[in-house]
Amino acid sequence: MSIRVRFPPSPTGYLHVGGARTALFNWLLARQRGGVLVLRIEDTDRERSSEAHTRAILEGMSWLGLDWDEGPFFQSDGVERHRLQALRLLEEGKAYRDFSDPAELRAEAEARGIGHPSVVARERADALGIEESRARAEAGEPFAIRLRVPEGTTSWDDLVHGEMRFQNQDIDDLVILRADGSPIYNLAVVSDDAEHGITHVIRGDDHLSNTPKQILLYEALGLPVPVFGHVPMILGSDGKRLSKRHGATAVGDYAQEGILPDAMVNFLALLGWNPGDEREVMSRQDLIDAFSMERVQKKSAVFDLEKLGWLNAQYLGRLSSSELLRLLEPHLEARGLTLPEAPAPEGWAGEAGAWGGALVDLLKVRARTVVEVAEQAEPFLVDRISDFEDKAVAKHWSREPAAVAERLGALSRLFEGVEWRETELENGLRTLADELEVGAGKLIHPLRLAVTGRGSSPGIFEVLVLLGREKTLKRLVAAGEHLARLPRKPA
RNA sequence: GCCCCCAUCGUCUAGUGGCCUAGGAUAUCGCGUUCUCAGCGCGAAGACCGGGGUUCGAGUCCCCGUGGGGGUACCA
Repeated sequence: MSIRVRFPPSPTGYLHVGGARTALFNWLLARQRGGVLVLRIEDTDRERSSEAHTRAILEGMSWLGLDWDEGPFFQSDGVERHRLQALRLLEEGKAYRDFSDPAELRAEAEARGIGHPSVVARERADALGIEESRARAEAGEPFAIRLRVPEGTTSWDDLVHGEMRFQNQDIDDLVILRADGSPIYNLAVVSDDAEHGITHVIRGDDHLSNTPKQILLYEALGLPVPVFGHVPMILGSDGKRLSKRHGATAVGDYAQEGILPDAMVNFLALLGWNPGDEREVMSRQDLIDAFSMERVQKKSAVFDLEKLGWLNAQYLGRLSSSELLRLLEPHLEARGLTLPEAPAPEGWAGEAGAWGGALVDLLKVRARTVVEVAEQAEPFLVDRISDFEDKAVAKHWSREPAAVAERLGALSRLFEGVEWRETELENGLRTLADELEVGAGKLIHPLRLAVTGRGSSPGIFEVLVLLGREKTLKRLVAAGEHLARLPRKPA
């Protein structure tokens, strides 16, 4: 029989990277073993759940490329079943009614120095007796239903932690149905997982101590107990549970920052798992082939943005220019920029046939995210440079504005006549530098600042070729004006 | 408080008693390539939480401690 796994997010927020990683592990397992991934929305917390969140979660899954085979199901659709199962346990004597007020119960437990209120609840139920209990219920008195946890021990063989064993005396009689008739999480999960025929429950290890309770429920209900595997949680850089204050935690945030889904998937897979060899950059298929629960880490992992960035750069660099162009478009649009429909400069190396392709070929090796590509593309796409980077101005212009202006003037004259190709431009510039008896850098750096507004860019001659003669000359004029306004500092 | 989980470079990790003078990646630093940035190449620095055992031999097994995390809800 093939395996059936599930991913059950609650729609109380966006798809969190921790949730995404859990989803990924389930997905990898399902895909590797020809199994089924069931998606279930755990929306029983009506207060905090919303349809918008459900949509966001589904979008997040799709963005990551994690498809599911069944669902989405909604937990709320099962409440009748949950209720009947709780009632059945009551009938069978495996659960009992709790008529107490929770606060009052807690107070008594505390006053008597009893570890857990459920001890008092059970005591009262036993004192009441079955007949009396039923009578009060029939009289309309509200009650919660608690599972009567039997004596003994509860154990299972966890896929990542191995043999796990809990003393039942440490497990309290948990409420499974509230006084208002709504089911409690642990019951709902067990009921739904059984309903969906889940064979392997792969989830965060924050559920480790829920597991014995759930196993007890499976057993009480006479349902087959699935295999459990508890994967480590993802922590923030301070070692605390990953949360909003660590920055972006929703996968949608990363989509927006220009992280590639393949990179995200690769990164997430490597958080708490590794293939056992030294591979790091792995395709989806690589991951599917190599994944195994035995190699899942027990230790929680810190979400390291730097490494995500590096991995993303790996994927970015492997993108064809047309793919990157397609991804870049919305980010350019967000900046009010558009790519000109022009052919690549003549003789341009690389696969790019279009000017835009030539541009991104230059930028992708220098960027870690698509957003960074957009950011670096800006000087090439604006009409004129309005901002000159302060640091670069201080370094390349302000020290000797007059001399710089003169050199830029000389460059202008050169550029008017030279053939507009990389080698010719470079030869011309270097010859000019010799004539002026300065190092080439004395021309290149002020020139870069003039044409890009920045202290760094791709190679200056490639930049010039892409920019074209006309724009270059205009920018040199504008730079000259800017230079004229700079204060002349005494030497 | 009680129950449970976890513990190798800053971070992700390899490591299942001798292959470990602890390997890789990332991040950091240096050198090289060079017009800057990035990239690339080379190199440096950087860890077995502490203490007891077991063993001829322990990062690896056991115990205790410490630290971190989770649970302990009529939350999910």
